[in-house]
Amino acid sequence: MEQKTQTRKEREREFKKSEILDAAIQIFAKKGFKATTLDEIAEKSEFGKGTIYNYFSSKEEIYKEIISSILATNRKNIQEVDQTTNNLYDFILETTKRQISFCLNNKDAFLLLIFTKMHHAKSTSSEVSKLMKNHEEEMLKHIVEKTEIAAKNNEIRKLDSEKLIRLFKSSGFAYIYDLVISQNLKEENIDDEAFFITDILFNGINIKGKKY
Amino acid sequence: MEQKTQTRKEREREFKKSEILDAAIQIFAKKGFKATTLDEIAEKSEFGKGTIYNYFSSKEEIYKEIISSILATNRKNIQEVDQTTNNLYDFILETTKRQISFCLNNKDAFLLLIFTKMHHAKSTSSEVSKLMKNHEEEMLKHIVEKTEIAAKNNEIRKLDSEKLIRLFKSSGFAYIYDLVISQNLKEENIDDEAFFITDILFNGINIKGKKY
Amino acid sequence: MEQKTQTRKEREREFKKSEILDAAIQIFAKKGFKATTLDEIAEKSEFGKGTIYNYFSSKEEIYKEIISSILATNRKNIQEVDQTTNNLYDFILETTKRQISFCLNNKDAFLLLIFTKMHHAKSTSSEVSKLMKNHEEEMLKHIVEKTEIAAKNNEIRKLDSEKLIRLFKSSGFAYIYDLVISQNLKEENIDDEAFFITDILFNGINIKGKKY
Amino acid sequence: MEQKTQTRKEREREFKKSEILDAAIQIFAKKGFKATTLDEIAEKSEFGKGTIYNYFSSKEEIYKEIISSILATNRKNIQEVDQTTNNLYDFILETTKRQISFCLNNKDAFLLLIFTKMHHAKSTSSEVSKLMKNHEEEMLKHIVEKTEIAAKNNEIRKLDSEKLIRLFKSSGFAYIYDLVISQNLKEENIDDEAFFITDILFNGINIKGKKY
DNA sequence: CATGAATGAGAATTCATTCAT
DNA sequence: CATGAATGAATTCTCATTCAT
Repeated sequence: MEQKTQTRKEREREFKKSEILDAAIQIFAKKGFKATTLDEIAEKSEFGKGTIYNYFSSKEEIYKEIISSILATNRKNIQEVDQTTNNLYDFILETTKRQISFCLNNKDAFLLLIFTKMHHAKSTSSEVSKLMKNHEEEMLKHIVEKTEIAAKNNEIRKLDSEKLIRLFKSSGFAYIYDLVISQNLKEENIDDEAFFITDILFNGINIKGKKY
Repeated sequence: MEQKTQTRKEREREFKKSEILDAAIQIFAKKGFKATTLDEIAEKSEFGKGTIYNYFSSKEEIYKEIISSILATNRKNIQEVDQTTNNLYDFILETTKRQISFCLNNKDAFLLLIFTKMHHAKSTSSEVSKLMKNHEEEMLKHIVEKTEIAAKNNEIRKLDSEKLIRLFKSSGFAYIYDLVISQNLKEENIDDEAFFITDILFNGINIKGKKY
Repeated sequence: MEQKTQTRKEREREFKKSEILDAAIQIFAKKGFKATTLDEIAEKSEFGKGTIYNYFSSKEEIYKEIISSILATNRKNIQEVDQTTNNLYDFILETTKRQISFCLNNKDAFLLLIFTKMHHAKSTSSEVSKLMKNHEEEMLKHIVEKTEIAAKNNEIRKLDSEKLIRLFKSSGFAYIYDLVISQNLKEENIDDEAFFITDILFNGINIKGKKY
Repeated sequence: MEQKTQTRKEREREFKKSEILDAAIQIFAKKGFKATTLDEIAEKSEFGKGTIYNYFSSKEEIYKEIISSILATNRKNIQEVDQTTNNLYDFILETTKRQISFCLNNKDAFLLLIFTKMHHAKSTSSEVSKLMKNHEEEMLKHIVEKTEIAAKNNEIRKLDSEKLIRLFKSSGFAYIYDLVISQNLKEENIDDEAFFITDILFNGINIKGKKY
């Protein structure tokens, strides 16, 4: 995205911006937008309060940039997985791996994203809400396509599509959330956990043959 | 809990408290704790701002009572289901029904609970955090027992118990959340939705026989 | 203007508002809008800083109400003089008396009005600017009529009307301003000073008969 | 004033200072001292913000130098007119011409001077206030002499000297102000306008012979 | 009890000034 | 000298809480 020919000044500026964003994301993730103060961001980022306003025009904008960047990463992840998998199972498995990996390395970003998703689920007023909404819709369209194909290919049961989509949107999410905040996840377990989730989603927890 | 021999005064007092809590829950659910003002609660509950302090010693306390009451309802639900079911499938199905039903009729309480769960997941400082933590632990212990028995009875596959518990804690939750905020849920669909979730949890989404 | 049947509460509220406005006007007049702080207004009015926001939504609004009220008084004065005089000389004399009297008793209001007139002369953006602009136009129309009649009645020389109007708008103003800030004006001299200004305006300073 | 043997360095420095002052005067005139920011001055003068501090020690000092220079021009004007006129009428007429001409070519300087005159009329604390005060007193003394001579020579009516002086100080001023901000003044009308003002001051607006 | 006016601690934001490059 | 990033004191405005009526 960035032009390769950045001056040293520009690179430094970008670096400092990211330092501020890194500090902010931690506090936002812990306390939420409203309860986070600029004093805290300033202190954590080790800049003066005023300095922050040389990089961002408002607290809201810091928030927006964070969310925006997380969503971009998310989108990029999905696209890459798209190009390297060709059935639903693999897509889910791979996406889940990446999701977990992202969470492991960007715990706060992930938590913040969830909070934001919830708080802005219905609202359409703020900038951030719009960002979330657009992203949500885009992802939705993509999932719809994916599952329709999978159903057509007899990969999965024919299930109410609305329900199914809701399932995809939510499954994994909450599990991963729990995984992340439990603090027990390690890099070497990512594949394992991703497999578990995908397995349950596809095969359920019951003993095969048993019929309810 | 309440003494049976309440005076009229006491009953009136309880009633007014609940009016305030009802108002507060709606706003907390929409805006979160910090962004909710006492002016808003006062206006919505149609009491004067000062009056609220005759019933609650602080904004935090209103919040605490709300959460506390939601958790109590939750606990009671689980206990009742416990006494009327005798396998895991039925337990999950019934619990899910109640969960959905509760959400349908107490949308704000449910949303608020989720927010709170997340925000206070790690913190141990505030009163509310302690409430959440205790409740979480209690539920956990219960699920552990349930699943161990189910596994012993060959009702479900032998799965890593830690993972399984995490699964129980999270599954349904996110799905129901999505269901609730999508606004499409109706009383007559509760059984249907509960069955769907339980079915997927036990049987997965794939076509039977297909093996990954 | 006010309804006669104000409750005690309403009267008290109005009284307190006026206390704040009185304090504000003094500081605005001395320092201008931007350089006046709410802390100063709070201290001078002997209210807490927060209290002021129970009466006015912003510093700007305090300013607006002050200007608005001054302009209203001004307008009322003109109307009353209109109805009690029937030639230009008397109108000017009487208006000047009232103007001086107003200034004597509302020194700060007068100074503030002048500052505002100047600062907002061209701008059309702010609320206050609009107030000033409208008032200015209204007064202008009135003066145009007055002088046209006076010229038609041979009361004054035929002079370029645009120039004449500019003269009326400005004459007296600066003189009175100087009078006011010199602090020498006393109630008993009002008539004297008003006569002096009007006399010069009509007869000039030169010795009669002398011709330039 | 300046030493004739300036080095190139010194001349350049003076030039850059004047560039900054030119930029500053425009913004001060439009917004006032407090509302003008150094960022704006820096941008308009096309210098870095830090650079300005190589030429002036503070925002206040920029302001002071501007006012000081305007007052000096004013003083010089008066002195020149003094030496080329020998009665009050000519003095007023000529001074007015110069005043208008100055305003036409230095609109912002003129407006700023008026604002400053008013804001600092009573205050004695700031440096700028002292400058204004001294200049005011000097001008006053001069006018007193002029009018006393004119009265002695039967050039003008015997009028209360204090009143008369106040009249001189203010007359024209407000009129010219109005002229300037109305934007209608053109170079070729200067003489015309100056004559009008002087004529009214000496002869008044009424029809000769008419006696009030 | 019910009320809402009063309050000040605290939060976001601005901006003159400093200083390292 | 020229520059603009860094800074924190100052400012506007918010809101939980108190308290007199």
